[in-house]
Amino acid sequence: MHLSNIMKKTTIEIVQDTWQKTWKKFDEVELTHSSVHHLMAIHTLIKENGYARGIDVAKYLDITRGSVSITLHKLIDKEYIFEDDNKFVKLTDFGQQYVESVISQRRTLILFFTEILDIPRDTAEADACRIEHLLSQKSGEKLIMFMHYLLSDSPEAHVFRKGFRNFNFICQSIKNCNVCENTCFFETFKGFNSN
Amino acid sequence: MHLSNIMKKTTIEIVQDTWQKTWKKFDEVELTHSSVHHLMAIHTLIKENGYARGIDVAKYLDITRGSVSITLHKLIDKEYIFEDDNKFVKLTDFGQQYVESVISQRRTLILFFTEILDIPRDTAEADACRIEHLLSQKSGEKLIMFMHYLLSDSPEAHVFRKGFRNFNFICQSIKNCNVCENTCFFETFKGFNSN
DNA sequence: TATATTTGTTTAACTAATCAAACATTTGTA
DNA sequence: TACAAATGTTTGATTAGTTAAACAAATATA
Repeated sequence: MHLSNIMKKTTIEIVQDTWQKTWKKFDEVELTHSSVHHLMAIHTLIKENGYARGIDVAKYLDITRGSVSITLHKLIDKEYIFEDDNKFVKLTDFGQQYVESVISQRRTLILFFTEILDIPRDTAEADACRIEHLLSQKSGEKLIMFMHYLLSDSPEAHVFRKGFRNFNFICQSIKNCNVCENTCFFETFKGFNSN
Repeated sequence: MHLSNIMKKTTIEIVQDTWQKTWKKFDEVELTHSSVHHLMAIHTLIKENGYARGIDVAKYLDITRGSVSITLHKLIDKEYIFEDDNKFVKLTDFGQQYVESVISQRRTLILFFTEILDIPRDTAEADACRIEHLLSQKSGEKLIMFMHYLLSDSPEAHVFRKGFRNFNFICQSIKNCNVCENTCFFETFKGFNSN
């Protein structure tokens, strides 16, 4: 099974067709990047200090109190957090579950980037940070499953990992490559998203 | 090598430390989600029709001409596209290279989701659409490399893939699991991002 | 050519996320 | 208790992406 063979059934046309219809769904994610990080900040602060107030979140995320105030009220409305008797914010059960799912995804992605793809830690973390909350439930679940297998002690995983470390891809023919279109990815993909 | 062993050196604390400093870099990506899709639309339209005008992009993306007008002028300023003598837009060499890199990433991600993780095609495409332009150059390159190996005919890849199809992860102990914090991911991660 | 249609641009308005600064309230301390 | 400091909220501004609608210019057609 080569990439090129698989791609015969998943042609460019099919891909672009759904692409066209799907692209607007980007902002239909449950929570925005910003909201997710407010939630993660609250989680971390409570774990570290035992409590989280607006000012703590603001300092943690390095944004203003005013900005935090607005976002926290949105998160309260959506029932991810609530204010206790002392006006300190706490995660609801729902919010706690959400946070734990993001943490799991994040850890899994960082592991994949660092341990498998051998990406520097800071780059891996920046990448994980951008996509941690964007995976569907199903893909997130399966990715974690995959990582458990990929990093397991099973002989096939061991042999596979070793094989990848020694693997050196050389493009045989751009004609038969269904990842690249006109020019080889490994020759042109330089200088973009270089963070 | 188990997940839990690896995570001993990549503790929660380290992760959260960089997380805190990194989260704002999200919007420092080269182009926004919207701009990337304007660019992809131009690429597709030119390939399909031989040309692309504002109205064509607007119809393709299902947004107004006004909105497209503004975005195209930004892309012209950034030298991803230019207007020819007939005021039709074309990709610059730079823009073309960028588009091809995104296409490669997109295809690779869809392949990974559908062929390896066995995610339904529409979910896989929505996931790919959200993250295709968010991977760093290094991670994107390495991911494509990894996929070439993972889907190759080499015996170790073959055995590995077969092994994963039969792999059924069961959480042994939440204490030793460094993916999950308090409750097992596979028991709680339900109902989020369910698109 | 003259008019109608299409295409592109601009403007006013909206949502989301942010800042700065004013304001209000709570908390701490002298 | 009274004042000062800390914290939280609101307001007015900015940027990005969008819509709708007015306007301008190019193109097509009668």
